[in-house]
Amino acid sequence: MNKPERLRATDVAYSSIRQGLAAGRWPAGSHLRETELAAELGISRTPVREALRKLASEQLVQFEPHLGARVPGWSDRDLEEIFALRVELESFAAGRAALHASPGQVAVLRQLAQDIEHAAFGGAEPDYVRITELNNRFHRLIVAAAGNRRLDSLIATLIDIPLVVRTFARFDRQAMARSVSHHFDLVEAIAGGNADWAVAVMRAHIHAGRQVMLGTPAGGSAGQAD
Amino acid sequence: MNKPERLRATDVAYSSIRQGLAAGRWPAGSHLRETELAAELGISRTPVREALRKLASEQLVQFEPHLGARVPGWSDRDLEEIFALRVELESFAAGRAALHASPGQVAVLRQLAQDIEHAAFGGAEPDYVRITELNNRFHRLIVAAAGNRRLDSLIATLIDIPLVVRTFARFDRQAMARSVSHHFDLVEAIAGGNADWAVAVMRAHIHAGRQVMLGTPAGGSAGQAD
DNA sequence: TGGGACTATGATGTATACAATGCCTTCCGC
DNA sequence: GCGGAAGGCATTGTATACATCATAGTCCCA
Repeated sequence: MNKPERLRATDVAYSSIRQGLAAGRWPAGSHLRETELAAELGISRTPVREALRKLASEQLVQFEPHLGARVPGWSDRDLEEIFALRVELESFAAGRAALHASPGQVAVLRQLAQDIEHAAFGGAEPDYVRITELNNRFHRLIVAAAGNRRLDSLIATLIDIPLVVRTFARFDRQAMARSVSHHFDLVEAIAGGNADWAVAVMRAHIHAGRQVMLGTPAGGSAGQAD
Repeated sequence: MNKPERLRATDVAYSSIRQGLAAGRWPAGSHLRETELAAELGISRTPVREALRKLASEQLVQFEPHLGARVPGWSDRDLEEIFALRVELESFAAGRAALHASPGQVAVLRQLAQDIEHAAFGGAEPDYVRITELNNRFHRLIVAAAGNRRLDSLIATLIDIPLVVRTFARFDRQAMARSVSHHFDLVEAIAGGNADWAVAVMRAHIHAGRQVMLGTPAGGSAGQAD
């Protein structure tokens, strides 16, 4: 019955390297050598190469001809650019989700919001790993509920990247509480079909996240994403 | 100083296939066989394969494991999704460009707007190929002037795709004239550093383009929150 | 005659060998 | 001692051989 679910070496390499990147396994600027990775994973260079090219297309590694893949360093400017795009794309997604989300999706969103709250405040210490994963699912579900299939691939990498270098551990108790309440606001706005509300909340939510991650004010002339 | 710029087989394959797609060489649903393309281009499967994967990451071909690459059919829904994203991303870009564009960039934009006008109305017949290319450069330059490097890669594929299946030949004389005037509006808004104006013009410009390409009113789901 | 399994075929997935490129060291000349 | 050029070495780019999978056609059996 249960077929071996043979997975391709390319996928193994891709998820393995991606996970390593997310875990900060290689310092910024590291040279990811195809031979090394292949040997480590017990496969040949070919699938490793494909995985690296795919990661490069998502800008998770930098690629230069004849030089190979390097781990990019995430500057404040990079993060500013990413947050600026997230403000636009995710607020758009939230607005569309308010119009198109199914009752089932809304129910899952509400459950996720509750789970995030529990992971943040249910124990003595926030479970940052779980928060990250749940938050990720929450945002991705809103994007999915927007019903614009192309939006998924555009946003996918933008959501993950900031958390590679800046984690939820940067959120103090108050910032975390505000973030949690944003999620409940979003659920209500989407459940009520109020696109304008959903857009506004999401814009505010991403801006707040940016503030925590980057610290500097976004409005000033100096810290702008440009 | 100008080095021979040796081009890799991968790049040859990529641009060749991409060009073929843009020219409508293969009908929607066609199976792009690696062996065939390799033989035709006089290279091996390896670089062809890499090129196809890259095109797949841009969603210019569809990829399924063990089945290979297929030419996607562009449904009205696809185009709707693309235009919806262009409205968001390019208007954002226009606003940023108004704040950050250099005088040189503004000058080039103005020249491009004039060139487009000339290509459209300078001769007996509009030069659609030239219009397409100039229009492309105009929009890309605005994106570049926005100063958000990540925006480039996000928008790149969105600008090209609609023109694969729907060309400027769909613009009648009046629609073309309006499009041309939008371009001049954009130049003025950006030259004057008026971000709000630039955003508004670009939103209107993309919506107008959508109307020509798709014909149907953008109502219903598109009545989204802005 | 219909249906299911098997096999033939051709495609993609992977491994490996070879070519080309870039970098670094070393050696020569000054 | 310094500068530059040449060559070796490590790495990526490409080609090719082999493995695996999907599909279609055929044959056998009920």
